[in-house]
Formats: sequence, structure tokens, C-alpha cells
Amino acid sequence: MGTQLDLNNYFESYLKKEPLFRNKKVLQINYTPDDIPHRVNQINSLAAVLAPTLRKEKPSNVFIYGKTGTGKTLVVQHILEKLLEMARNKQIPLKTIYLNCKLKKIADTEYRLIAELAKAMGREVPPTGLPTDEVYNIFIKIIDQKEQILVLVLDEIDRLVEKTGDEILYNLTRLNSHLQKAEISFIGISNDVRFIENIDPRVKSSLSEEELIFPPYNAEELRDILKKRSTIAFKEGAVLDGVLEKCAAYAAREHGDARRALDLLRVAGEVAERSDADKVTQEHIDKAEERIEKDRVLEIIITQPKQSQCVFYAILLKLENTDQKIETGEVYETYKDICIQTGLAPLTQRRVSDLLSELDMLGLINGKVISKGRYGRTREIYLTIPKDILDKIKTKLKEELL
DNA sequence: CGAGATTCATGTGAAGTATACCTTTAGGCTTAA
DNA sequence: AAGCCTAAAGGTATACTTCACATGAATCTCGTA
Repeated sequence: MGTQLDLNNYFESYLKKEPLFRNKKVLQINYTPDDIPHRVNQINSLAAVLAPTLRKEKPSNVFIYGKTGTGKTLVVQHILEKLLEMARNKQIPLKTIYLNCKLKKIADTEYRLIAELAKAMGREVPPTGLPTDEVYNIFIKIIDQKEQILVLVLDEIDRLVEKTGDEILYNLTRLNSHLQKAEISFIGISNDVRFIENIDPRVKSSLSEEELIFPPYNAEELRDILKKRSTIAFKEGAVLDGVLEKCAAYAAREHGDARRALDLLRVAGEVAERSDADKVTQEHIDKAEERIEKDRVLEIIITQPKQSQCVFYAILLKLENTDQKIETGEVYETYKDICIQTGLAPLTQRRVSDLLSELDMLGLINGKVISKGRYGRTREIYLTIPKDILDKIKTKLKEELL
């Protein structure tokens, strides 16, 4: 009875409470503002490159570099959107596909990438069983049905090449020679600036006819961005002075990641709202940071296959007390124990070694291969996750595994 | 004492295996003429 | 006889295993000063 009443009261007071947000969407990652500050040059350059599509000419391939959260994806999508709109009005057959290669199970092999492209064009391809050439043929056939220009955006392309080699890029660039009517241009987006140096020179020249660099935002620019968005997102006076500055400073520390800054501000707002505060304060930002990190890690972990989770859990257990660093052998031993407990068939150490590399790439751990001379050679493993959220992650992982 | 050989514990590459799934094909059954 | 369904055959991608070899500095060995 009591709880019923409490609940009613709770909802009542929830409704009465003045929300801090006016329009939270503005702070969410998929929001595309009309006005992108401090990226005028990049926008203009990219627009200049892509403009020929409106004359039904194939635009040059572009390569874009920049760290995460420097607005690469945002700018590209913004321009493509405008371009598409214009093309629609003028009856120009333009089609764009955006693909993020980082997402596991979406495009981490050549086969899956092409399959995904075909799917984006409206043709489902089975997950396995077909020869890769066949999938290419399907894709070629479907886009070559009519005259059109296709702009293909491959986000985080460095991840893909790292996993599968650069042959795939070569195949992609040669795609045009198989097409009669349609034409394809590529926009490659990479977080790694050195990426293009290490690929086949033939591919390099054709894929990066144009290059575009997105430098990190500095604290001032970040503050500017936050300011613009927060005036739309929050009620007036809902954000205490200095909060935006702190957000900007935090994010600037992380190589000027605007996405992070916005996330931080949004979550801080949510935290503030939940704790009944009438203003967003600096303390809320600290809490927000913790929560974001926890969510990020959890998000990665739960989308990981069981075996990887198990390996990661083993690392957590080991590092919980040891605090310093551990080695592959120790991890493998605990991993096997966990497998026995959970009834999971243990993988070989060879495979676990690969899984460890993957966890490294995901940024959950930090592995360094070192030689200890007489005492062999191993991978030293550190956690990259702050200690304070370790417990929560551990419990979550525990229920996930059992 | 120092140069070279040895050694350890695991990294790493290549090739093989198991599994899941695809298309094609052949056989058998049904159906319509 | 033509059409349709099903099961087997033949093929592929992917995740994993097996085998074999590569690594690289601490330690050992042994010739030499």
C-alpha cells in the first residue's frame, strides 16, 4: 500500500518539477546541427569536391583524417544530406551509402563489407555460403541497373584494413571499371593519420585524390560548441557558470573530442535532473564522466562474444588484487578456471592470445609484448579502466556469464 | 671478462578442421492434360 | 509430361585448432687476457 502511494507521489512530483532540459536531442550524438562551428574550411573543401555530382560527374575520391570527435562524420553527413536534397530537386540520380567499418559483425571482413553495401542498396545477401566474388557481382549488378552516381562513405576504414589487409581497397577502387552506367566515388574516413602511408601506393593514389584534415578542437572552440548547443538544449539558467568550461577542458584533454564534451554535458544534465538539482553543477560533470566511462565499457563488453567476455573477466579477477600488470599465462589459467565454472568450452591459448589483441584494440586493456630475457617473452596486460567502476563492471559481467 | 650460445614463455604465421549456411541438382511425388 | 518439393552434393566464410617457427634479452659457457 505504502509503496503504491509513494509511487504516485513520486510521479506527481516528477511532473511538477521543472525540467532542466528544453530539448535534449540537441546534445545527442546523432543530432546534426545546421551550423557547424570551426569547420568552415573543411566544409567548403568537401563541398567543392562533391559539387560535380550535381553536373552528373563523378567526384574525386576523398580521404579524411582526424581524431574521434573532430566532426568528420558530422561534416560528411551534413554535406551529403544537403547534396542529396539538391540532387532530388534537380532530378539527379545520386545515391549515398554510409558505412562504419568499426562495428563488429557489420563490416569487419571483405565479405561482410560488400554484403552490407548490397544490403544498403536493398538486396539482402546471406551471411555466409557465397563466394566473395559472387557478392561483388551481386553488388555490381544492382548498382549498374541504372545510370547513377554513388558516393560511398567508409568510416573508420583503418580498422577494416588493419584486420583484413589492403587488398580490399584495391578491389573497391577497381569497381568502377566493372560498371557500365553507374559510377562510384569513395570517401574514406580514418582516425589514424599514418594510415594512408602504409597502404599499397596504387590504392593510395586513387583513393586519396583529395585529402582533408580535421584538427582537434581546442578548449576554446569546444566551449563555443557547447555554448551554442546548450542554449538550445537547456532551460535558461539551468547550467551554472563554469560548467561548460569544465566540460570543454575535460574533452580538450582527450585530444579535443567534441562528442565526448557533448556527452559529458548531456549526462551531467541527466544526473542533475535525477538528483533533483535545479542547476547543473561541476560536481555533476564528475559523476557524468564516471557514468559515461562505465556505459562505454559495458556497451563494448556486452556486445562481445562469450569467450571474449570470459577472457576479460579473467583479467579483471587477476588485476583486482594484483593491481599492477599480469601476463598471458596467468590470464589463461584463470580463464580456464572460469570456463570450467561456467561450463564453457575453453579455447586454446593461441586463440586467447588473439582475443587479447582484440581487447587491446577495443581499448579495454593495454597490452605490450615484452621479452623478459631468460624468462621468456610475454604480453604485459594493464587495465585502461578506472578503478572506481571496476566493481560494477565485474558484477555485470558475472551475470552475463552465468 | 666478454662474445656468443642457450633458454624460456609466449608471440605469430600458415595450414588444417569444424560448423553453419548457401546454391545447384537429382530424384520422387503430385498434378493436370 | 510438366511442375513442385525435398534431400543430397558441392561449395564458401568464419571461428577455432594444430603445428611450427620466430623473438629477444637475461643467463650461461667457455675461450682468452
